[in-house]
Amino acid sequence: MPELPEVETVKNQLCKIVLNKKIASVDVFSTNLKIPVNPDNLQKLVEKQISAIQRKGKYLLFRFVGSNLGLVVHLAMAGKLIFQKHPQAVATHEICRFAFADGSSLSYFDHRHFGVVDVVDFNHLPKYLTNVAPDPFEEAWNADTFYQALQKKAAPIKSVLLDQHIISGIGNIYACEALFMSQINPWTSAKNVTKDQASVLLENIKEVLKLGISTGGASFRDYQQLDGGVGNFQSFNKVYSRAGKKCLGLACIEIITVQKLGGRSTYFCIVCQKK
DNA sequence: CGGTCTACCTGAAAGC
DNA sequence: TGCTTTCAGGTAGACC
Repeated sequence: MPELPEVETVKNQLCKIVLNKKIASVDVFSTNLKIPVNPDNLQKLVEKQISAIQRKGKYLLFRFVGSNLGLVVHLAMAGKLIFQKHPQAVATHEICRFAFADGSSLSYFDHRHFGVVDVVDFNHLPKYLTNVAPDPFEEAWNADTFYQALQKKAAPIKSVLLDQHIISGIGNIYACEALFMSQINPWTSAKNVTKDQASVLLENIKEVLKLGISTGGASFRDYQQLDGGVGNFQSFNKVYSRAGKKCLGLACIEIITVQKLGGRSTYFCIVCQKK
């Protein structure tokens, strides 16, 4: 599920609700995630107080008072963080639970087991984190740097937007949407994207990500917010998940098409996105 | 090395 | 209705 807007929404909610809370205990119910959950490492967070919650691309990073240890969470396709003021019994697909000193709790759920819950040392961050490129809102990106980065890649522009080692935070939904807004064909080789197109594309990426954040994220499927509520971006999408429906381009009468690109469903308009 | 494809896993929805 | 197939907001690693 979650791309930058969904992770940012969860991060903002975490900052409001769990910042400054002290972890009283950690329970691990399943170790079976992409990076196997290490219960012993998670125990090291007991008695630690949350001092900050940050986002790096699609990763969440929890920091603790007076500690070099951090907690990393990646929601992947189906992960959810759920806060409970009055914790209920352990539920299906609950991977682990952090109980706070005030009696509340934060649980990680993941029925597909694709996500990450990992303890890291900020002095020696793992490669999977240091390899995450700047997201579209970071200073590293402007019309020039974005164009230069695209010039180096022969792969389809959509594949480049999804590559977290090049630019982070964009996933399948927002890639489709930003390319539609920019009238760029998803199969266009990144190096053939013109300077003007690159400039427009970067601005549209930021615009659609901001819309995602302001609507609380996209709940097409599994995504839920911290309290179990859903986002509303799926009321604003122009192409994603709209195969067979009328193109929303100005004066366009075409039907939205879906095709596989790099194994991912790619929604676009063959008329509005010719090149 | 760069581009492309596959596996990882479960469940909802679509197809028959 | 019920069984089978397809597909899903991601990403590392294998394979040319």
